[in-house]
Amino acid sequence: MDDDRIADIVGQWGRERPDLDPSPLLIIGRIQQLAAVLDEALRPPFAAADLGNGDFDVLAALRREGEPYTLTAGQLSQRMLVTTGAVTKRVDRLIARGLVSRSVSAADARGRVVGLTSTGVALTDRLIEEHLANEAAILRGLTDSDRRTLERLLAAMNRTLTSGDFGPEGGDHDG
Amino acid sequence: MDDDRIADIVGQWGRERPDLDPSPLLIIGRIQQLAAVLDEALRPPFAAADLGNGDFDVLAALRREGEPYTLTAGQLSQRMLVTTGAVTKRVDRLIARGLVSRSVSAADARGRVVGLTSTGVALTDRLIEEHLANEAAILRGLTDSDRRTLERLLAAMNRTLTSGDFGPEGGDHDG
DNA sequence: GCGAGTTGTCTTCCACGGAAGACAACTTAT
DNA sequence: ATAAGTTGTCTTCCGTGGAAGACAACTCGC
Repeated sequence: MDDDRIADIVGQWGRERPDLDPSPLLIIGRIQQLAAVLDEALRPPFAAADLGNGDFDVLAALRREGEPYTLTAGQLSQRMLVTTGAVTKRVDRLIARGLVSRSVSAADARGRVVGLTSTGVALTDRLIEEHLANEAAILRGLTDSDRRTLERLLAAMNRTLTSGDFGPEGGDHDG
Repeated sequence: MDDDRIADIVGQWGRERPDLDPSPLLIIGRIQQLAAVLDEALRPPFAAADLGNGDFDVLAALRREGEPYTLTAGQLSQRMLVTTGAVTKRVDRLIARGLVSRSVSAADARGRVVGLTSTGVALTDRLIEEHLANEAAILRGLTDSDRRTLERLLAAMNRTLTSGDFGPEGGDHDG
C-alpha cells in the first residue's frame, strides 16, 4: 500500500533535486491529498441521496442560515466559493429534486431567492447528522489537544494565504 | 472580509442544530477550503506555462522518478490518483505541447511508456523551483516546530483515512 | 499452440464548474 | 423622466475528469 505517498515524493525530489527543499510538500501536498481523500470518504451519504457534494453545499448553506432558509444566488455563490453560473446549475438540479425553490426577490426583481422546501429541510437535517458523524470518526485518532493544535495551525496557514502577501505576486492591498 | 468563513459556519450550525457538534468542520472544513485556496494560489506558474495543475502533475511525476524520466500510463494513474482515462488525456495534451512522448513498452506491447522530452525536463526543472518557492512562502508564517507538528497531525489523519475503518462503512480488510 | 480469463490503455459519454457574454432591473445624475 | 452605468442572474461554450466498455496483448493450464 502507498501508505506514505507524500513521503515517497519528498524522497524522490530529494534525490533528483538535492538543491531544493521539498519539505513544504509534507504539509501542502498532504493537505491537497487529504482533501481529495476526504471528499471521497465523506461522499457516501450524499451519493445515497443522489446528491453531488456540491449540491449538498447548497442545502447546508441554506439550512444553517436559519429560518426561513433562504439566500439569493449571489449569497450562495459567496458562501460556496463558486461562480454564480455554478450556483444556477446546482439550484436547477435541486429544484428538479424538489429540495429547493427559486423565486423572484421582493426587494430586487433581479434577485432570485433560493429557499429550502420542507423536504429539503428534512433531508438536510438528516444528512448533516451523518456527515458530522463521519467527520468526527475521521478525527477520532486525534486527541482534543491535537485537534486544537491542528485547528490553530490550519487557521494560521489560511490567514497567510488569504492575506494575499505570501508569494512573488505581492498582494493588492487597497489602502 | 470573510476572514473566518469556517468559524462562521460552525457558529451557524451551533445556533441551528445545538444538538450536534460542528467542531469537526474546524479541521476538515478548513482542510477542504485550504486545498481549494492553495490550488489557486499555486496556479500562476503553471498558468504562465499554459499548463493545467493536473498536467504539471504528470511532468513532476516523471521528473522526480529520475532518469530516464519514464513511467507507464498505469503507473502515472497510481501516482496521481486519477483514472487511466484522465492520464490518457493529460498525456495527449502534453504531447501536443512537445513536453512528453509516448511509445509502446518493450516489455509489454499493451503498455505505453510516457517519457519527458528534453524540453519537458527543462520546463519541469524550472517550474518545480518556482512551485516549491511558492509553497515555502505560504508556510513562512509557521515556525519549524509548528511545521513538524502539522506534518505529524496531518499524517495521522491520513493514516486514519487510508486505514479505511474510520466510519460506518466498516473497512474491507482482506485478511 | 490454443482458448479462457486477465490486464493495460484508450475511447465514448456524461457530469460538473469556470469564463465571458446576454439580459433585465437597479441606481444615479441631470 | 431619461440616459448611462452598474449589478444580479442566467446562458453558452469549453475544459477537465470519472465510469464503463472496447480492444489488443498478456498469462496460464492443458
